[in-house]
Amino acid sequence: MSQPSKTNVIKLSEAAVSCRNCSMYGICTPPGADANTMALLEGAIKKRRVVSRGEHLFRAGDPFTSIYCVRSGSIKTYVNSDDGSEQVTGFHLPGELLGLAGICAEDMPGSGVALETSSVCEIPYERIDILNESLPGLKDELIRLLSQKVLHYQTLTMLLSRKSAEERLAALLLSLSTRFQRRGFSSTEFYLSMSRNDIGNYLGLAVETVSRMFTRFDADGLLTVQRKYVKLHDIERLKVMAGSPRIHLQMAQA
Amino acid sequence: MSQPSKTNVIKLSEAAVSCRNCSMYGICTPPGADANTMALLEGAIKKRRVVSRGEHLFRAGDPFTSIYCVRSGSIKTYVNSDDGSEQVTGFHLPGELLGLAGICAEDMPGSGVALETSSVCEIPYERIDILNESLPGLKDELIRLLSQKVLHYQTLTMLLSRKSAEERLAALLLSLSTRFQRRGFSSTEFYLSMSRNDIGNYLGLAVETVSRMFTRFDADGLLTVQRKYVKLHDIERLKVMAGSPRIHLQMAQA
DNA sequence: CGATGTGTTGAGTTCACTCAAACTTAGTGG
DNA sequence: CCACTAAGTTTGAGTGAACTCAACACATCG
Repeated sequence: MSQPSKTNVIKLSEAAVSCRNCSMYGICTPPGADANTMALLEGAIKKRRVVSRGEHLFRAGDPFTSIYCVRSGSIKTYVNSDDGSEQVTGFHLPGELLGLAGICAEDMPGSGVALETSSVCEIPYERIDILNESLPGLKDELIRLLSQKVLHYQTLTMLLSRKSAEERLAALLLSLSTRFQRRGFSSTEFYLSMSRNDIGNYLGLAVETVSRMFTRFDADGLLTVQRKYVKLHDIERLKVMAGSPRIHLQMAQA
Repeated sequence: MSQPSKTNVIKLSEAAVSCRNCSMYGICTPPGADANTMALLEGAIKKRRVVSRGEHLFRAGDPFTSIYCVRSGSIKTYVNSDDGSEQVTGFHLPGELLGLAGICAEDMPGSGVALETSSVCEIPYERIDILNESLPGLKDELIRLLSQKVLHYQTLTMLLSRKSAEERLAALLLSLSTRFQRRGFSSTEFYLSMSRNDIGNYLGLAVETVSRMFTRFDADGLLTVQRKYVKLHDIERLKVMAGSPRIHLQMAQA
């Protein structure tokens, strides 16, 4: 709301721009946050890290130390079952949190890998306690975000167990669209940073099925697709296909 | 650990028995909790409520006020999509929490209904804040439990998108078995309080498929089933069928 | 310019679904 | 106590959506 203060102008304004649309916004910039608070957060919470395409941010079995928030790029998280197969648990866009499932465990239960060159904030979990002193409401916000994740996965569960391939892909595209829009990107035109394989894995579909669905959507005039590039022509019809509005809403809470 | 104190002996000892194996154990009975603390919790956190079979504990759209913990019986939670169909999101046994997905919203996103006559603790969410003062660590515990839920649903996601009907049912039976055992019930012999319909809905299978799987498991000597009654004969083989041990572990965190 | 990874298309199969009917149990009231 | 009903469960038969296997197309890149 207020202008950044005298000191550290550049740094703070940078933070304001990049944090405005972040999941942690309520935490990083609580209503009435003064420059002091901002500086505290800038200095204490955040440790930026850049990971390039294919590089792991963390791996299953690593000791749990931090949670992460995407600044730019995109991160795929997955858990692997003992038989070697993996299950994609999410695609994380700028402003979204990941690594929360690790809180309850000693070690990270899943892995996070960059789908493209990405920048993330690493937030050492032990600092949450300390920061909560100076920023009461921090833990409450974390609780709220976790609750949102629970709701998100409950919705995903419905998508996977009740919906057809068509409905699942439509729902994913809408989810991405909404999330891009929220962060200030185009809601109708974007590049998919994940492969068809990842999409199929996430949605519980074979790669071939995903590909066929894209082809069909294109043929039906719903969208134009050229490999990674997607342009949505008829969001309304996509919504009808995906079914209940409630699902969009909740799937968009990533 | 210690004996209940002079005052309120009966009440406290009751609490000790029923809370020992509860999800909230770490909260209700923090290490070193004295009688004072116990009394505080007994009086402040808990409001018991009895719901009979088919009765709703809360409904989607109700204002969010409390989270709940099952004392006895079992509660089914579900979300309903706009088209009227419902998706079962969980079966909650004694000692397990429900209603956590509501924290992030104004209103309850889903409903909770008793599968049999059940007793639950209702915990007004606003009291968490107050209680956290006298019981630091309360919010941390809540965060841990929420994280566990996230992990649980990620695992359920894998079950739904990658596994066959056989694997899904095996995993559910093992989950129930583990959870019954943890609370002091038999791990090999129990009554299913939920209908085949509920099971099918939860696992993303048609009722008929669930029924056929039970019949097949019985024929294969894995278990004996007579409607609601189930006796597991070969847990080891069930585990093999359900696949990775990691899945059991995480599915058992309800 | 092959080589390799990723995506698309085609053909045939299969697992779980739907539809349909019989059966069992629990509850109701004559 | 015994129909009678309603709800839940089981079994059977046939169908279909998505899967697997296989070949081909198209980028990207050393």
